[in-house]
Order: sequence, then C-alpha cells, then structure tokens
Amino acid sequence: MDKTRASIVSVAREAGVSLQTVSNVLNFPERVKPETTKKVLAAIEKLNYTPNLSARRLRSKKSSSIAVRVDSNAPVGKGSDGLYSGYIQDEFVYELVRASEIRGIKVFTYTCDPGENEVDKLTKLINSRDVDGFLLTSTVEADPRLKYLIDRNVPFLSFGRPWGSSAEFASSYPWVDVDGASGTRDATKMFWKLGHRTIGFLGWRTTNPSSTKPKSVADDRLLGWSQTYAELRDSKAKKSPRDYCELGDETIASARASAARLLSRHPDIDAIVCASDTLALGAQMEIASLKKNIPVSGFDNSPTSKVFNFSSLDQNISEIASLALKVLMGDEGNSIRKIDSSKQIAEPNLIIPPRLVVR
Amino acid sequence: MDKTRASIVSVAREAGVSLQTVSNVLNFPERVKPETTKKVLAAIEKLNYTPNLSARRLRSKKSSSIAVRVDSNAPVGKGSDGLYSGYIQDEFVYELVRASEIRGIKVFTYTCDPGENEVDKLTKLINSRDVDGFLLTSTVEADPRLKYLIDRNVPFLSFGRPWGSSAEFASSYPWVDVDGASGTRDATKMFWKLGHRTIGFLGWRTTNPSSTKPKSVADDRLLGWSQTYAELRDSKAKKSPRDYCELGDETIASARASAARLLSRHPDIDAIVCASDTLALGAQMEIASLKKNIPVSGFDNSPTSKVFNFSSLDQNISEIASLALKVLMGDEGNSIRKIDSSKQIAEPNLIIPPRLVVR
DNA sequence: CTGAAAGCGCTTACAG
DNA sequence: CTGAAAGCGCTTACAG
Repeated sequence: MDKTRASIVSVAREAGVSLQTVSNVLNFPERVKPETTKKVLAAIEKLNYTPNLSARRLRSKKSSSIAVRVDSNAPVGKGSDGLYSGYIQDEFVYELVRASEIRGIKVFTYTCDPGENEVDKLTKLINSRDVDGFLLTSTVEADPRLKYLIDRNVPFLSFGRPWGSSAEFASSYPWVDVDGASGTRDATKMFWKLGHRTIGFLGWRTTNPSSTKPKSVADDRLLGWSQTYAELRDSKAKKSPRDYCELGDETIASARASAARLLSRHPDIDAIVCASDTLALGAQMEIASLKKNIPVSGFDNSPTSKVFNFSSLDQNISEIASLALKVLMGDEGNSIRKIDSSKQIAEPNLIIPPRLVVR
Repeated sequence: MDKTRASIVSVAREAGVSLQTVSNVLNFPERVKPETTKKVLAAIEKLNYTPNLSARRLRSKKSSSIAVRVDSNAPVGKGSDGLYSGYIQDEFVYELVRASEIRGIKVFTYTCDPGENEVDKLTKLINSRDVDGFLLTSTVEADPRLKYLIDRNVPFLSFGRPWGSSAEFASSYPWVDVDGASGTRDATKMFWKLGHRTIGFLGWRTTNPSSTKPKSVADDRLLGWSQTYAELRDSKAKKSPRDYCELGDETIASARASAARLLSRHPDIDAIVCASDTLALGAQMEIASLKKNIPVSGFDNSPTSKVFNFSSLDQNISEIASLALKVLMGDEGNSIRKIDSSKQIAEPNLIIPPRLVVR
C-alpha cells in the first residue's frame, strides 16, 4: 500500500497537467479552468489521492490545527462533588472536534495536571509547529497562559469570560461564554407561567451578592433569578427576593442543606431555580425526603437532569464551538487567522443564551 | 518571533557541528560523543530550539501520532440513561493523551456520529499521513473498522474484547480489557468478609446467563458474583445463586424495579453487588425508599459512586492506557511499531483486574 | 490560466 | 563518530 500511495506528482501525470495545477485545484480552485479541474479531480479520484499534510504544513507554514486541553474527571481531590463537572468540558471537546472537522482543521489534545506548567506545554506545541492556535477554558485575569499567548500574538480563544476583570482586560482577548443570567431568567419565567408564585433559588456562594454587575458565574446565575423574580411578583407585599435564596457549595450535601433551610424559612415556596444540575438534584432529593412536591430546575442539561427528570438549561455547546472557530478563523476558510488587535470583536455577540429544556 | 525561530541549521552553526550531528543528538544520542552532545544541547538550550515536527514527519514517514474518537455524551437518543456512560470513555481519552505525552506521541481526535462511515474517516487520517495508528473502543467481530485496519496492516489497539467471537478471532488483533468477573468477585468477597451472608446481584440482561464462558460484559460481571457467591455460601441449604439476581437495562428505573423484585423475593438479602454505578444508584434509591439499610456496590468508580457513597470498582484506566501504548509501541521508544502478525501477544496480560474501592 | 524551479526543515542513506 | 548530499511531498513565488 505504501508503495502505491499517490502523490501530487502521480496525480499530475495521470491528469496530464503540471504539479501546481493540481495544487491549485486543491487550494485555489477559482484559478483553474473548469475542464482542467474536472480532469484533475478525476485523477485524484482514480488514484485515491489524499495530500500529505505534513508536507503541506511544512511548506505553507500553517498547521491548520488547534490544541485543546483534556482534563481528568476522576473523583479525587476536587472541591466540588464532581458529579457532573466534567460533562460540559467533555461535550465541549466533542463539539469542538466536530466543528473543526467541518472547517478542515485538526484538533490536538494535551493534558496539564495541577502543578504542571501549562505555559511550557503551549510553548512546545507552538515551537514544534503543530498548532496555529489554542482553545482555552476558564481563563482569569492573572492567567499566565493569557499573557504568554497575547505577548506572542498566538491566536487563541477562551470558552469563558474573565469574571471580575476590567472591561478593558475583558476586551483584550477573544472569548465566548454562556449567558447565565438569561438562563435562570428563563427558568424563573417558566415557573411563573406555570402558575408558581413563590420561586426560590439555590446557588453558589458569591462575594458580591447584591451587585447588579455580576463578577462570577455564581453572581450571574443568581442575578437572572433575582431580577426576574423581583419584576414578576407583587413588589410590595413580600420580602426582598434575596430572602428566597440560599448560596452554598457545588455538592449534593450542601444543596440538601440549603434546600432544607430555604423551605423551613419559606414553606410556601412552590418552585426552586438552581444554579446547576448538582444543586437541583440535591434540592430534589431534599424535597422528596420532605414528602413535598416542588419542581426544581438545573443548569447544563446534563444526563442527570434527564434521568431525574427536572428542567434544565442547555448551554448550546455545539453553537459555542462553531462560534469559537468563527472567531478563530473568520466566517469561512480553513486557516487560523493571525491576530489583528486593531479589530475588536463585538462583545455582546459572544455571550450565548442557553436554551431552556422543560421537563 | 517567527523570524528568529531556530532551525537545526542554526543549532549546528551555534554548536560548531554539522546538521546531522544535531539530528543524531536528538534521535540517536548513543551515536554521539558525550562532549559533542553537550555542546549541541547547550546550543539547543541557548536558541530555544524545538524540532519542526512536520519536517520530521515528512522525512521520516512516521507521524508519531495516533487517533482516538471522541463521542458526545449528550442525553439524546441513547438506550441507556447515559448517566455515567461517558465517564469511562472520557477518562480513557484523558489517560491516553497523558500516557502518549510520556511516550512522545501526539493524539489526534476525530468524531463519528451514528450514521457516518467511520472507515472513511480512518482512511482520510491514514492517507493524509497524520497518524500511524488508532485506538478503538468497543470492537465487535463484525466491526468494519477491524477488517479495514487488519487488511491494511495499520497498527491499532482496541479497548474492549470482541465478546462472543471465536478465540481465533479474538487473538487476531490486539486489545486490552477490564476483568469484569474479577471485579464483581472482589465486591462479593468484600461483603462476605463484612459479615453479609445473602448477597444479591443486579446486572444487565444476557443471552446465556448460565454459561461459565462469558459472552458479554453482562455475562462477565454476572459470573464473578455467581461463582464467588456459590463458593462462599453453604451450598446445600439454599437455592441456586441464580435466584438471587435480577437482570435488566442500564437505567435507574430498571434498577429500581429489579431491586424491588429481588428484595420482595428475598427479604433476607443484606448486600447487593451491581454491574454498574447506574444500577447501584437505582438499587440504593429503592432500598432507601423501602427504609432498608442494605449496602450496594457498583462498577466504574465514577464520581457518582463517591457522591452517593457506595463501594465501586476502579477500572485502572491509567494503567490500561499505558498498557495500550505498550502494545502499540513496544516496551519503550516513541514509534508505533509495524504489525508483526507472527508475534502474538499473550492474552492473559491484556485483561486488567479492576481495583475495589470500599466506601 | 498554466508551468519549471526553489525550498520549507528535517532524516536518511552513504562516505569517510 | 562526524560530514556533505539527497530528498520526503508539498506550496510559493515567479515566468510565461
């Protein structure tokens, strides 16, 4: 098989044209006359030719590849339960690979365990010329990867906003994110429409719970509920919405405790919006043990939300992945574009509202 | 940065040696005198040189890369609950990438949705010279990927046995797998040691439940329990072990129903070994709703087993991943070895017993 | 629109 | 153990 593998030379010979006519057909089809193209394509077909991508990369100095980190979900030493923590991450990798295949680019994977130096790994990948760009997740202002890549003009995109950083910093690099507030707003509205009037919230601890400018995912998801609930309900008759929420850790145990507190403080609560599927599951378990019948909603639309049959918010990972590539590569084409710092991407386009899945 | 990137030429000049001395230092260090090596390494360090891997691949005709498929865990149209189905798969990808980094090889990812032709995708990857081999999961005898790769002498390894195929077929290609029977045996023994004497089993439906030659994962995990339990207990006084098990689907609902049936038939059951964490969770839920206190054990040691605090079996994915690479690449070195059909790998070495995690 | 030449950065023969 | 040459299979200038 190796001996008979077609090269661009054999294709050219077969088609009776020169090397670079074949190359043009592959890379700049518009430069070639239709009939010539036809002959070349026939030869390619006949010889079952596929370009040698190493040769292409070497010559063109483009790898047409990106790298993404894969993480372990092993349940060791995690702050959260980790029950579903890997779900979105893994789904993102899948959707990214899928979107990349459509764009004709390859996805390299690498790992980086806590304690390892990720910048070293990035350096190796860049220097070996294997990748043109990166897809990062959970970048923060102090993130050394950010500084490293920006300094070197290496294209990259982050899935996740730099929460709590200045607007200037946030607009200094490209990112896409999920609109958490929009999600919890939709869940709150759904419960309201269904006739629920006392809608509680279970979230994560936050440092500035009263702000209207969210500085974390926790703030963001809290805000969507609190604003919406305040708007919807009779504003005079009741206490502040803030009294109808409990904030804690991303664990079943914490969620159960929070739900118990919330329901003992407000026995009239008839629906609970939760910041995650883990919290929703914990709340559901507590509600069941109290022999109550109160619907909950989660976030992520993980398999768990389906199994335990509660409404949840689908992050549209597929859309986010193709948007990520659009930012990295432009609307079409198959090369990672060089960074053009003069051209800023309009921020609002990069925050994708999740889709409520009602169960 | 691009302009100043070091090449092998600049390193050679810096070190005052020829090109291929540098190349030798990198690829055949034993051919080079220590002091020459030292000079070259100093130059590499000084110029921060990393070989251009596309050039290396083109010339050496080795990609030093493998491909692995990444799948979606999205909870749509799956037979099983999918609650944890993706966990092992994703963990395997992570451990494979990690083990590959140690071996100096890269991992490409690709996707293949139901209805797509995976062989076409393999062909593209091979023809473009981007990969030397593949890591497949869940191969069966009729698997077209198997025939395709074997026919073309493309190195690959499967994570998972070809259940139910002939011994001849099973030994016609390399695979590694988990010893399911050993796992459920260990769980059964643990419960026995803790004083439990009536140990039930929850598994998946199987076509030949009475065979001692397992033909599926379902058989395998069932067998470990039934044999062990038969050995341990008083063989005369009681019914056949088979009466102490229930087989069903990989769903919470099915597990709850199975557990209910099992416990109503044998109220004296004081522990239940389960074929998966999903089944164990279902059993645990049913037991709780019956206000009983019966421990369960699962399989996979998924985050769920930790959260719901039941014992489970860790598949040692990390070990399996490095074993996979050992099969593909030999004990050491960093190239995927060509297939040598004359040399058969000793099968028993390829079945790894899982590790019981007691909770 | 098509063609002959150069060259991307390595490794692999082959000499010494 | 080290060196000068060839060449992997493409794409990219540059001519026509």
